[in-house]
Amino acid sequence: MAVSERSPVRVRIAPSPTGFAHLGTASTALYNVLFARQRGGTFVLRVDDTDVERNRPEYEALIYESLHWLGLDWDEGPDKGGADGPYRQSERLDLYKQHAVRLLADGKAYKCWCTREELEAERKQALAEKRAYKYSRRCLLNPPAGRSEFTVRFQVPGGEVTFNDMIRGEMRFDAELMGDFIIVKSDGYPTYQFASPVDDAVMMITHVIRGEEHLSNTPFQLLIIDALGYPRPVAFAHMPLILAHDGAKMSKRKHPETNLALYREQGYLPEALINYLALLGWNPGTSQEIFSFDELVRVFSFERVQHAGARFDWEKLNWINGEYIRALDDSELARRLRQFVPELDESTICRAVPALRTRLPKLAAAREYLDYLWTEPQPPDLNPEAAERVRSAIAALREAPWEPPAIEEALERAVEASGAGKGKFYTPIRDALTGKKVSLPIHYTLALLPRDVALARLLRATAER
RNA sequence: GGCCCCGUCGUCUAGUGGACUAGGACGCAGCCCUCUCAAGGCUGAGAUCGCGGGUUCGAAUCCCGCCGGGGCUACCA
Repeated sequence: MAVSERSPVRVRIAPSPTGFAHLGTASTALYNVLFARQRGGTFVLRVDDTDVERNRPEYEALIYESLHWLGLDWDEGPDKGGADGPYRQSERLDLYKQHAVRLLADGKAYKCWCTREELEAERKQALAEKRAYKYSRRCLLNPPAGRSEFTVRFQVPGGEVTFNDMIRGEMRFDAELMGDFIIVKSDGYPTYQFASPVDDAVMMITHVIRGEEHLSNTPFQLLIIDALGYPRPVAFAHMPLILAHDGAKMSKRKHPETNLALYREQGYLPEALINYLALLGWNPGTSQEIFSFDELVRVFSFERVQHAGARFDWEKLNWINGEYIRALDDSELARRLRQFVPELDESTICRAVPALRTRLPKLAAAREYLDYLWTEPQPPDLNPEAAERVRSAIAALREAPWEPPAIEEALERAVEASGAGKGKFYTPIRDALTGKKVSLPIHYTLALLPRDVALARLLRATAER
């Protein structure tokens, strides 16, 4: 029996705090939030921290931080509370224990005293005989005596497990092929395959939206829910995986783009990342590419979610991010730029913004355009003609009002008088000011520097050496 | 090995039997604009629709086989 279609939608994400906040977590969170907002439902954040070895509280904080940065907020969670708390699995151990005891009493689970070595041997043997491995049920049929350390295994009843996936339709799995799996580890902690379905059932989760790596875990979890007599979630949705650029699964070690903190540090706008993530795995069916969060809530649907994994592409992200940056107004762009150029005062940033806007695929790129403001470049080696042009620029600049338009006018008069082209005229100036081949337009490059500093750099470049 | 998911330009994708000389976007190339770099405008290259068989008057679209990629197969989640 399924939870009624009319019951309020409840969805959840269940990240594990075992490392930095992951891109996949953001992606899954996004689709959950979209669906919840669309249906007026509740979005739950549950922390799946049953891996005692790898969990760290600071990683949990990182998850909150990253999701908040992205503007994704939850309705219930460890930090917010809610009627179905606690929301940390490590604080729900009694609950899992009760359920395990119930399954044991009902004869739907049994204790297993096999050692890891014995199990490993079973697996190896199956492999050698080219047989699909399935636990032998030794401890159910003929348990060894005199052992104290045990796990609890679920006795798979066999048959067939079917469920509805909102993306892939009716899914069908043969439970005869599934071995009896461990639901309680020897340290007393539940396994993911047990804690997750128990919580989903008890928290009355109606739609389980998660990554495709969980597709084949679903029948295991459904078997648990059925055995416990709980209603099943109405539906599942298994989102296509985000692949690395080389087509492999993203790994934390090999692929820095898995780390959410990176996007913030590099100056990707959260709304741009959200937009990109939405498009990676879903398609609106129109040519629209830029979506606000509210638009996404309106048009998102699981019917248009891709079935195949999508490769992560920095170029496309950069483009989308650039679109968002260009759409920002002056004061907002200046505000967001602040933390990326702490060397500069407010007014300098504000004056740079109009020239910066079309040049930034990400906010951190502003540093390359502006670092000459706090770093003195090497004086260039100018040929006599270039030095002469710089001298005439100095003369023209002495009485010009120190603003981009006035500077541009003064310079253009000097260019005309010199008979040279703008290129020949401006290049040595740019070089003297920044030491680079690329900069903001020359009048901005000058105006952002205090006049005396700018003139000093130009003067120095004309000096005989 | 077993089970499951998937396979259209380099990448993300549109496409659900005829309107497909396979469309769009990113990227790439050229031109225009231009002091450099961007942005913007225009133009262009780029996909025998993984392969092989069917079905059909007609297939990227339906069926079968194969190949390739991914996931699960843990006392990780």
